Amino acid sequence: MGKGRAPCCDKSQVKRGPWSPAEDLRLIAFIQKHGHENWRALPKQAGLLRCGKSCRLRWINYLRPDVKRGNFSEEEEDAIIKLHQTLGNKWSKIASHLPGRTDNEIKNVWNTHLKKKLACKDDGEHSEGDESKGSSSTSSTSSSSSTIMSSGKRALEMELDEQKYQGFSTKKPRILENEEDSSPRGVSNNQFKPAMKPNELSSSSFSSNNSSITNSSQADVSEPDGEKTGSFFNFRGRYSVRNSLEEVNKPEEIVAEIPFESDYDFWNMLDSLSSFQSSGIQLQNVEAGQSSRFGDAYNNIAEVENNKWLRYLENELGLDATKDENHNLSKNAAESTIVPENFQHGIPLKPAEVHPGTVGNFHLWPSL
DNA sequence: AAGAATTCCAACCGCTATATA
DNA sequence: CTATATAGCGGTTGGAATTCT
Repeated sequence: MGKGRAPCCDKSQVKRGPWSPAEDLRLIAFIQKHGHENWRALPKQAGLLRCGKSCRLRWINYLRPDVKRGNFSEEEEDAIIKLHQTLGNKWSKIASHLPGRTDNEIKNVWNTHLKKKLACKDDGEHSEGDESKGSSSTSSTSSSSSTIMSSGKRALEMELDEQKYQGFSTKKPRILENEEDSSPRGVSNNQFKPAMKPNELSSSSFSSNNSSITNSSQADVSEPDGEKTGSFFNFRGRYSVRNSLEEVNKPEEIVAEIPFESDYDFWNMLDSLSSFQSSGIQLQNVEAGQSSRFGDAYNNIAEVENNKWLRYLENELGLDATKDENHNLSKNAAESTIVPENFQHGIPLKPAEVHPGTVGNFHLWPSL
């Protein structure tokens, strides 16, 4: 009876299913401020009705700043295939060789694409020209992780272009070519894929002391290239936009599930987000030994953008009113509905246009 | 246009490993 | 050493998105 492992949480007390933007925001804000020393305690402290495990998963797989989104490049796929040959289904090990990729994502790609790909290869052997070209022999790093890393880096660069086109769809398009303006059913192209970058805080920058993240992608997060790697909200997944918005638009549910109104700390957290992030940049730069000459400029831009963005976000989420009602925190009404410069008319501008250190590059779900 | 079938992936589940008392 | 708590990992699945008929 008392034996065995206790459940990680009381399942009847926790919320399950897709994460809403509000929850994400909350989790991000909390982790930025407090780190994640204790996942089990985190949801409670953060005011989330989720189990710690769920929070951890959400953070590691999607919210971490260094998570890379977007399609896998050929190089990455090759690397996965090779690594899988040697490591088997050790997804986290494989992920550790692919900067910015999570074990879950790799696992999914393996199960959905690569297995088939290999099966096809085995069957039709050399039928796939471009497939066999680079994959096998040439770059057969056969295990040198560093080699894989560097090819991964190249892959990142290559992917930049790709992401410019794919990056803003909620879901990875099945057909990638000619998709730029043909919107999938029910999902317009300005269906935002939040790509905010509360500034590439590397995970080491704010969870350095307690980071238990195993994915070694940190190695790569210092890349100055703004948009490429992941970012908070660089979601591609179905954000369950409808659900999310429904959720935040239902006051009674919010009250029941996420007691925003009663959480002053959360709003303070939001307000302090930008400054915190700004310092995060500096910290990161110092840590990474990068030039910090952008530091001040970053901070200013980031702060402004961040504030704008947060206002916008709150507004979009329908949290603004709530907040104002309850906390009277609105500092500048004029900003309350401002869309960040890089996010106008519901269409995110090119991430590259945003300075790597800024936070403004953050695209959101549509206001329905 | 509508329904069925298929694909894909985010999130969950349960187990193991590790840390701590 | 044992018991318990927590983190992390890998397998599985529910259901939304997309394609097919």
